[in-house]
Amino acid sequence: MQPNSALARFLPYQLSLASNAVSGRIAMEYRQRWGLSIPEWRVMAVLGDAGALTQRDLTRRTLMDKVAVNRACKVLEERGLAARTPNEQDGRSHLLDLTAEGHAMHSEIMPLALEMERQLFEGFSGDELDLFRALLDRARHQADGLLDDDLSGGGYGIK
Amino acid sequence: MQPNSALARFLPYQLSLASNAVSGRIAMEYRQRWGLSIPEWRVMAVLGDAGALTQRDLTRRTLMDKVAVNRACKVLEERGLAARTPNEQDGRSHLLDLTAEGHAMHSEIMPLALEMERQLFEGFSGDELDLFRALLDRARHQADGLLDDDLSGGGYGIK
DNA sequence: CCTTTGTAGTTGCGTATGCAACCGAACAGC
DNA sequence: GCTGTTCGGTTGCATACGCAACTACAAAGG
Repeated sequence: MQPNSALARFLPYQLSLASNAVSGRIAMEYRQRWGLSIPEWRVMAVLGDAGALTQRDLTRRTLMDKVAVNRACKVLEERGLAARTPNEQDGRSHLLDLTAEGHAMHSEIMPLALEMERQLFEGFSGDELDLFRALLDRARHQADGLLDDDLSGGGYGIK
Repeated sequence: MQPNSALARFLPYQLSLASNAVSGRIAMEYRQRWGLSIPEWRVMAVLGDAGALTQRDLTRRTLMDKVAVNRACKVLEERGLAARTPNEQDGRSHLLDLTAEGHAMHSEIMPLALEMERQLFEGFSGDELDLFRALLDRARHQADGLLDDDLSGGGYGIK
């Protein structure tokens, strides 16, 4: 690809390339080593961190679609990595938690995650990574928040 | 979502959130205004920039899958935004180029793209955006280049 | 109570994506 | 100039994803 083409300099495009490469890489590691998808890994990470939660809690904490959470939970349960217990307070939901086997896997998984993160971004200072986080956050919130009005009638020939 | 959970601080996750939000936002604008998907928009951007190209050229310049390029080209042709002419030098391929209508759309599309990019990242200096690009590039190349060997046997309990 | 409204979880379906197999044209070696 | 190999493009298929519709339960209001 031409390194200086307009497309190659377009930040949303560079963001997409980087995200796809990083996610693809991590997905491959988890699939090969433990047969976990990224949604499944995210659910395990949160459960290992926070303990028993409902699916609703998990969707809030992971920002994933409730369907994605449901499917990940179903797989984890079938594999014996998590178990559902009825929720005394609310018969609609159940509480999910890691089994002993799930905890064992969790304790292998998290160090690898942190090690991959370190390798992906090694060579940059803490300040630089903080700025990186700030930029990612800003782009995300701008993207969520921009209204159509903000971009219409700006004088570049769009009726 | 808990802002300080381990998952929320995990950079690959933040990268994925930002990329999804930005791509989703841009995809929505292009779909609503012109009925273009992101692959279609990318092909138009490159064709408008570089002139007639083969699909093979387009896959190299956009880093998209050749199937994605093919499908985008097919749609653009059906909509009369691009046209294929036989390639004199090589009968296997054809040359794609924007039609007059395609050029007209291209001249509306590109300013909107640049305006969206500006709004998404306004409030950051040129230096900060350069660092952002550098970090995205580094993460991408590290992700593409890391070998399994780099992560195995590192002493965090993985057989 | 019974009805209405809201919420957690599940399922079905349409869309997007990408790989792998395939087809036809070009090119290399004999 | 025939044969085997490579390459551009296309199609089929299998998977991932998310919305919308649906079920089961809960809470509020009369």
